[in-house]
Amino acid sequence: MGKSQTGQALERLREMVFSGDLPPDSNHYEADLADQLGMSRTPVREAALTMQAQGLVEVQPRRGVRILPISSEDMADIYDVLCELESLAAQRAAEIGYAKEDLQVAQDCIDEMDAALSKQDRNLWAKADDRFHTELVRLGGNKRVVEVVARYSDQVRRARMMTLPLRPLPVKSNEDHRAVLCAIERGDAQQAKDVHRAHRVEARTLLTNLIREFGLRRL
Amino acid sequence: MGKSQTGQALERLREMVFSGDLPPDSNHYEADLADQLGMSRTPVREAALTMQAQGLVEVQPRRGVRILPISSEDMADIYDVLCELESLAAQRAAEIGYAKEDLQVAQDCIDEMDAALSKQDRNLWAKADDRFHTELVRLGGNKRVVEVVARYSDQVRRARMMTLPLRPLPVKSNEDHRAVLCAIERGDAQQAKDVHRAHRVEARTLLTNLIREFGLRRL
DNA sequence: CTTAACAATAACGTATACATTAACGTATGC
DNA sequence: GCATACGTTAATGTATACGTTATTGTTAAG
Repeated sequence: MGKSQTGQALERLREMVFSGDLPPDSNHYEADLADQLGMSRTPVREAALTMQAQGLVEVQPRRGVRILPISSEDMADIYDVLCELESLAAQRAAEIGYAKEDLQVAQDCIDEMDAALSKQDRNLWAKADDRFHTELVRLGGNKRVVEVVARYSDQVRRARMMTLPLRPLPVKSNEDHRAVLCAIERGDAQQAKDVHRAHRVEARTLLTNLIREFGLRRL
Repeated sequence: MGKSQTGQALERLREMVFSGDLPPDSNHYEADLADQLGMSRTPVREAALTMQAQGLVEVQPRRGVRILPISSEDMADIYDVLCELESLAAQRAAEIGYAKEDLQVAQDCIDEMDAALSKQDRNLWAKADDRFHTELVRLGGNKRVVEVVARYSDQVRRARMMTLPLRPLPVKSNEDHRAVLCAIERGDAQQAKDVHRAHRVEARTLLTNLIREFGLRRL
């Protein structure tokens, strides 16, 4: 998919949505996007329809492609889902009983997050955090859970990036990550589940409050 | 979307997938499908790409549109997700504290299921059961949960229909439904969640075993 | 008989042309 | 001045044409 025009359109449009280059709640005509991407309308349209199915945009007649904004309600809904499914993944990962070397990728992510924290580099931290959660879910072994988490992580990606400078340094977050991974390593499924759920509930509260407090619109 | 060619293609192709008219693991050229539907390749292709994003088919160069089959592992994965999210919905519905009249639709579904059972009409029961679960999830008030449940219900729809005649009459199922609705009406969130989770775990076990026992392929 | 190269085929990916249709502005009637 | 009807316009929805490319079958060499 990476080499076809449609694949490239998808990749670049997604990037433009995540970066805020195409701002939330803005509309864009297919022809304009096609010009920007240097291709015809067809691959742009196909990419837009795919992104519509992914819940990132809305394609409406004569209004172009609308970038869907994320409200605090959306954020709450999405984190509810992430909370349930990620904590299930953590539980399952512990039940599977991975060897220490199987958890190396996750461990590396945590180390990177530590390094990012000491440099106070929030962006770097966010990337490693994202990778950690993706890896954790992968370890859970349920492909649909992986799908859903990826999908909704995409939907909140832009909003997370934009609120990143407003957050306190996520020190507590890293302790949680270590605790979850430790529980998985010990095979303590209940603990892994509980700790990760609490971790996600906190993220949910933090983010929804942040949006409300700052009266953020157009996320 | 219902009036455009693309919308019709989507509607009809989905129906053809659910009914088994396009059998699981079969491949279909875009041009052939376009002929069958009496339209050009463009709307068919757009519909196929949308369905690919929904996880119903796979679009591959020179192999046409492949109808994705459901294995027992897929079934287990999907029911894990449904289990978590539907039981969350039941919990939330109970917390919201609906008045009796707000639960009328769900109650009607249960009544229909009872009627279907007494007539031993499995198909009628299945339809009402589907509506009940959809309504339950709607009552939970989380739009993303509604989305995910709808999506995965679609993915297992064909497999459920094909295994329907192999199942015992779902008498126990109806007791569960009544118990969940009763708990929601009383506002007993914990009970609603627990009962519904157990209900879904049973469905998961039943269906995955059924597939394995009968050695069903190509679902 | 097996295998590799090559040519024919056919399905797709993409561009483009055209029909459709909703939105907007203008003009006309009251 | 206001509302309505109509024509213009522009963006989409759809069809179609065509270049690209993987696959298949054939042929020839080993």
